[in-house]
Amino acid sequence: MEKRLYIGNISFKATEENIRVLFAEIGEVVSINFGTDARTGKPKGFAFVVMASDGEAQKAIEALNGTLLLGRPLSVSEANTQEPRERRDLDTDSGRKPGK
DNA sequence: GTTGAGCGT
Repeated sequence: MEKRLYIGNISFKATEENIRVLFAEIGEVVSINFGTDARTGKPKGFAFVVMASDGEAQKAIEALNGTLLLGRPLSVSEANTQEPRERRDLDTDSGRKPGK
């Protein structure tokens, strides 16, 4: 059973790879979703990590919660929404024009 | 180019 984790207080210079390495040290990381802005593409400072099991997820919380990353302690906790979200078709939305 | 509680395209 996969468990979704919410990572906060992440440095703006941090990347998805930084989070993946940290969580990979604790358990098996199923997937990682970095909180990047779809408009600017810049990290918002939070991310979602999916662990292979809830046991590893809980362990990762106690192990990685407060871990110093790039000079800032990470805030690891269970995500409020355990439901994954789908990417919006930005390609079809490219037709956004003020209309002259 | 910037900022810092919060739960996403």
